Amino acid sequence: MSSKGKYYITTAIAYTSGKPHIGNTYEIVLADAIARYKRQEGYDVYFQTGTDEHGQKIQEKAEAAGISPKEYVDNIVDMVKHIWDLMNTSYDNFVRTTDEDHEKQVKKIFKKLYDKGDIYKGAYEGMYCVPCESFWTDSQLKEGRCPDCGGPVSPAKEEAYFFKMSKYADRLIEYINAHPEFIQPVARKNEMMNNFLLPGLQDLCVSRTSFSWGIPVDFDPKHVIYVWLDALTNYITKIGYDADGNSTELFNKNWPADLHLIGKDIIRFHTIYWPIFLMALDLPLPKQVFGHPWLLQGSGKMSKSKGNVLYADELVDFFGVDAVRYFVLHEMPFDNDGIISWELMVERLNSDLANTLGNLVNRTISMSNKYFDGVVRNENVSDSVDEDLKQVVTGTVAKVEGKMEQLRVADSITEVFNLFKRCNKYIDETTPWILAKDEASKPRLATVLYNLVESISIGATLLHSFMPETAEKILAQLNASQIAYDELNTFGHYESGKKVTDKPEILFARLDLEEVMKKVEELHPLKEDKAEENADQPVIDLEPKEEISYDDFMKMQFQVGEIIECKAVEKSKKLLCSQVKVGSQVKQFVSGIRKYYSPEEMVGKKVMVLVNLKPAKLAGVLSEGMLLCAENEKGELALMQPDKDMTCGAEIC
RNA sequence: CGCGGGGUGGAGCAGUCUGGAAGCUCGUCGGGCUCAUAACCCGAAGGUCGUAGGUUCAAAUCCUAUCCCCGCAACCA
Repeated sequence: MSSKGKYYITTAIAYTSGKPHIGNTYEIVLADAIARYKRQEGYDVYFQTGTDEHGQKIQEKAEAAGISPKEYVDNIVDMVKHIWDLMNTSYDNFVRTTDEDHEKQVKKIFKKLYDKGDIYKGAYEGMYCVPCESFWTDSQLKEGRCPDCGGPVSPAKEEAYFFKMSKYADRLIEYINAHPEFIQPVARKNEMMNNFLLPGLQDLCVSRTSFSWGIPVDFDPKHVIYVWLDALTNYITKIGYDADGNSTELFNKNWPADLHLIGKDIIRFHTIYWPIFLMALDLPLPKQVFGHPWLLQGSGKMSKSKGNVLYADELVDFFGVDAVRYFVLHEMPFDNDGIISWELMVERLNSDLANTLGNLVNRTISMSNKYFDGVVRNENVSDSVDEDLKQVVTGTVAKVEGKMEQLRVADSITEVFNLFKRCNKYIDETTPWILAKDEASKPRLATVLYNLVESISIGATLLHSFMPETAEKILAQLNASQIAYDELNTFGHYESGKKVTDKPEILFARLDLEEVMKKVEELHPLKEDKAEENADQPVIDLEPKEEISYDDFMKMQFQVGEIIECKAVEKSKKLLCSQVKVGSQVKQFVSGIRKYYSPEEMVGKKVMVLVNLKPAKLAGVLSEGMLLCAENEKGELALMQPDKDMTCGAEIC
């Protein structure tokens, strides 16, 4: 294949704090579709993905699980890889930020930037509030106390390294203005400019001393290199960048990247910090950064406590790899968030994959077998209706290419399906079953079927980037092979006289929504939507928790408390702060029930409280326990109150 | 005044930057066809583009105000 040049594409590296859900999976599939398409076009593609494995959160999770951080991330990485491979993604390199070569280069880069003066040692300095773990400037303090919790503060200082962002800001602004295609979608460009660049960039803190799971700073090992300098640099370190100038050929060939594909939430880091790091290293900037939207789960009120998050592997069990690929690619708009749900999955599967595509292939092959024993021969008996078919079919590649250039993958896939729809229409226009009744029109019938087989071959070739397995299956059934990209705009590649398969396999079986939902419910017994529908009396079944002993129970001190004062927490939308009299003491409780109770109606209530819970601050306000509530399937809350009037402070046991 | 996204026929979306006859897919209804996975093809119904003002010859699109959803934010203890 003649190369049109190199194409280096990356995804963001996935944070290894948990199993990747369908939203994370979307990104790799999207990148894969682009990578495959570029390869098909004739580019020499290098496609890199991986995992971001450092940080406090991971350290904490590992501690909680009682294993080392490395063991913890190894487990997650297995899951990530498993899903990436399950989705049939064609990445060339899977990077881990715990890889030795990466760590080595990150240290070097850090040192290099330090030597250059772009990184300097500074300190967070100010008044420190211990419970809030926050620094405050003098002007932020309220009457010399913490503005959040009102507690005492003391002078403190924490050492940290900073990167001089401001030094490069002007250059970056110029670059962005000169390269309007750099940030995609373009709407994001203004956001970056107006919110961050033009008001002036603050220096970025690039080290931490508060945790240890990270790449240590060589010359100051109590610091670990903080996230962005560690994570973003994978794009260069893992293709062979060397800070000392001995970069590999792979690096020299592929850098700068052609496309960083990332979620819209981290655009800022990729279009501001990353370019500036690169400038500091005297490296060229990536050509394009695309902040794709998110794939959200239907009806908004999902998951959290209900545990009905969608995962790719589970969806694959139901629908198959290519159906899931099709769904995430097709349903995801360009700059708005998309929605995924079981209902929508079934709908797309049935209507697009089974009806439009699968059935088209099936009926075409069936007719070939029925009328010509599977032999497809072009008898060149044309009709005027053929012209429009051919025009649509041979014109599709240009349309797809146009959309792909703009990274409009969903629109591209729609174009391919328009080709298949046109084929279905062609069958109706030519009515092969009528032609078959008259021996004299057999040559015409043969041509019609030839045109169909050829059209489907072209369509399948174009489908290959998005649904590789399905494309292969279709071509195999037609006994055709992929058509060279440059010839997709011409008609007549199928070798006349070849035979299609005599036992066409169903590509996508239709699914019954009710049956799918039934199975889903078996998997996720906590499903709420159904409960609402059927529901005279909705019930909630919880995942059984571990059995506890009576002693465990007795550790918890439940009492009746009387709310004597209550007000909203100012900085919060959902919190109420109540003063509760428990026995002779008055304690402060913060609870997230503002949506269901007004401060006024709270006062005077006698409620059930847990008083020996370790105090914590919420929205900066101290809470010394918990007001107990019941929560229904909609997440609505109701306070627990004694059935009869009880003395304030009475124990609940 | 924490940040961000969104409100377009029953559902999911496009169109908004660069005003100029409201579009796509699914669903519904009616018709056609029978090669095929009860599939395919044709047609129809259905929207005052969240609301209220404003600019304009012209507004889904620009401006102002407002309501409502959603995500995030050390906020469901």
